[in-house]
Amino acid sequence: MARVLATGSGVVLDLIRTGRARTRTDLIEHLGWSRITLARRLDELLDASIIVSAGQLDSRGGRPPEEFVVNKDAGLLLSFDIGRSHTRLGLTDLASTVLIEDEADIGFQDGPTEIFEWAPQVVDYMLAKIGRRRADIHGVGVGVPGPVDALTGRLAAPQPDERWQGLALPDLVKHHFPVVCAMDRDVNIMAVAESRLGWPEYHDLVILKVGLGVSCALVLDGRIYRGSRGGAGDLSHPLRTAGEPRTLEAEASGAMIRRALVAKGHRIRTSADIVSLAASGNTDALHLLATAGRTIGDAIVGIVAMLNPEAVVVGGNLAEADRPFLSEVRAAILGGVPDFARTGLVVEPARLGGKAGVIGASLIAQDALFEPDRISHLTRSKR
Amino acid sequence: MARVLATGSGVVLDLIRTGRARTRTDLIEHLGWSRITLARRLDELLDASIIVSAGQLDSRGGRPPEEFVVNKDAGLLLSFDIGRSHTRLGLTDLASTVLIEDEADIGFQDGPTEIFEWAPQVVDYMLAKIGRRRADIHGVGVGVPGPVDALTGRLAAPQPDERWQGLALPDLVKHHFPVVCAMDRDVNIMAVAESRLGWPEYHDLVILKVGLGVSCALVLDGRIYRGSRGGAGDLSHPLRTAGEPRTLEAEASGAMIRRALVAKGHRIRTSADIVSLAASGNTDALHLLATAGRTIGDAIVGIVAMLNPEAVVVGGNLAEADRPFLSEVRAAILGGVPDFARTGLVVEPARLGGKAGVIGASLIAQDALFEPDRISHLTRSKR
DNA sequence: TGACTTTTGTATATCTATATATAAAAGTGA
DNA sequence: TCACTTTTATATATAGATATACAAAAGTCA
Repeated sequence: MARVLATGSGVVLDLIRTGRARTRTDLIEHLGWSRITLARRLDELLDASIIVSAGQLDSRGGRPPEEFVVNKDAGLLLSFDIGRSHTRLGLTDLASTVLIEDEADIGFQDGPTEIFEWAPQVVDYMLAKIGRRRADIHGVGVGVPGPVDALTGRLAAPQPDERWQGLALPDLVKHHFPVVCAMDRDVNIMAVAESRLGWPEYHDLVILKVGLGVSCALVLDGRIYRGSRGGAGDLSHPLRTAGEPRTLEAEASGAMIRRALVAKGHRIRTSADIVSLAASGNTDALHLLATAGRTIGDAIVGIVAMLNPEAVVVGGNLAEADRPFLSEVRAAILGGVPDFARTGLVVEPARLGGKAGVIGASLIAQDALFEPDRISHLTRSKR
Repeated sequence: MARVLATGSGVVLDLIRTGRARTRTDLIEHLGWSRITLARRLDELLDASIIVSAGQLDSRGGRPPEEFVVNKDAGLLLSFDIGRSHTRLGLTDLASTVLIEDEADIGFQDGPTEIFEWAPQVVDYMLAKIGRRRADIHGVGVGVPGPVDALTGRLAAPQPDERWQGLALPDLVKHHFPVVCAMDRDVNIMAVAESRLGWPEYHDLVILKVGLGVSCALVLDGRIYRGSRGGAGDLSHPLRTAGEPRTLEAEASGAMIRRALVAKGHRIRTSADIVSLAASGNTDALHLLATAGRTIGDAIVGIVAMLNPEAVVVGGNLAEADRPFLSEVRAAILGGVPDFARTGLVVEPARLGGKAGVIGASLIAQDALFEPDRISHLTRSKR
């Protein structure tokens, strides 16, 4: 019985905040409503201070159009980008611009209890630094390093760590921050940020995240594809190599490179250390990065050929090593894909760099907060 | 300016013909409209004879609900399932039930001119046999063995045969049958039929079509995924085998089996001949089918692991050979996919068998004919 | 400056969808 | 048979969206 509000203010806000339409004329064009109806919905959003005018755009021969944007300063969004051993926290405005960030070597491997004892303190510290309070936080977005059941918000099985098994993380978050909370796999969150802000002109992307682990997300027809049980993008099937089958993680991840470098006496803790070592010209690191790049590229050639995306976007710390890592990934993919799929295909580093996780988490929090039906009902009841 | 008719009769018809809702109560539930509005739209469709009552369903404790269906006898749809060397034609009613079919060993390799000199004669013959006329044909659906640019309706490059290069096939069809015409790649059309009629309970499918050639389609989130330039499902990238790289077509298609059997002195023309020979117990055929099955299964393990579908559906003539062909495909996939993707996954033969092409072509013709906006405007202008 | 364009606002009449109430139709089950 | 349910129809009043017309604002361009 969910009444569909065909002309609710929520869809107007959705067009404005995603940038698909920001002037009256564009909004009318997109929505097919009458000018009067749109004006009413805009008034509702303006009255509720959800949007504000951003001034006038350049004239196109007549009166210049007025641009509307979300009232980004009306509140904050809180981002968690939880990695295996490293976590980033961020506070953004309602347009997902990062205001302040913090990070620490704590992560999934330390368990939920530890993380959620540590995180609220950091949040309070960050809030103090920008002169805001907890009550200013309107939504939370969380990225976790593993599949998530989108329906229930629980972590999908199997978790390598039983402390996380079947955990309803949003409930845990709400205990500390009682606002709307959205959650997804870390690489999916990176994909949201990259596809919406980094590559808005593209609709079909293969996203790779290569740090200590290797993971993958798919943006198909402009939307994150998750598969039947949230398992899409899984890279854990055995590689087709000579000798006994091994997974990509074992064969070509940052973790594997770290092991090899540590064995040679280098001091490596994070994937960023690997990139630094390579940048200093260390031949061991350079060689290992090149080999890993080629292995990863080879491993996803089949997917790229099959899905015919417009771009393969490589993020994560290792992607910072353009050469030799990324260049080898690129060479392997472009060299292995048939002509048809290669035409127009680019293999590029993530455009948002290391901030993609925090920004993506903020974006899904934004989506949850500004969900069209919620907004429509909100502005209706205010009248 | 495309005015969106939020409460047009087109969306009502769409729910009815796709079977998502066929009673007043169900339609109201799906649409969120008031009872009165829905009644008006139903009256419009009934007045225009686009739908008819199908009588009453069983009571659920009160007055039994009335069921509505498309007036399937109001016209015909014409289906082309053009293969490389073999083509099927079919006439269906407006609900895509096949009324009559015909086929011949003529196909893509013979060129467009030849096909469209031959086809109209067969159509007239079929029409005569069921006592209908050309004017009864309301829409045409065409399947072709190669990528199609969905926007322009042209065959996507590169075509192996220059007679088809960049050809606007719908224009050619309209010259003979001046009605709405829809067109897609053959395996996509099979996928439409299988996913909508064969596997309506599933949303994510990998569809394989194995005859003389091997091709693949993807149904993701319930929709055909085509890739950035219609190239999704391409299987032409080199296999990762020992020795020099070869494509799946060269390694494990019906064409390859035919070559091998012909070399051994068997008389094989079509992929159906291969299956017959195997059914008669011929060990050469059985062995070749088993090997091909395993090779194909191995080749798509990566895709299946990556996309996490609910089913892999295998169609085309070779799929008729459950054993040893299909069983080997199944064994290779289920054996190669990691635990997470294997859970709940089935590898099954196409449920519509050889009719999938003709039915699928009819379905996309139906989609074009009953496109919501067209219908809405149609019933409006009639008042 | 003055003619023109595009954008925006406002008021009125009209159209459309909905809510509400009442009732009838057509079944089930005691 | 009778009370009950679900489904369907109809009428009236109300709410909401649109069309239309007119006007003003704010720019461009000759």
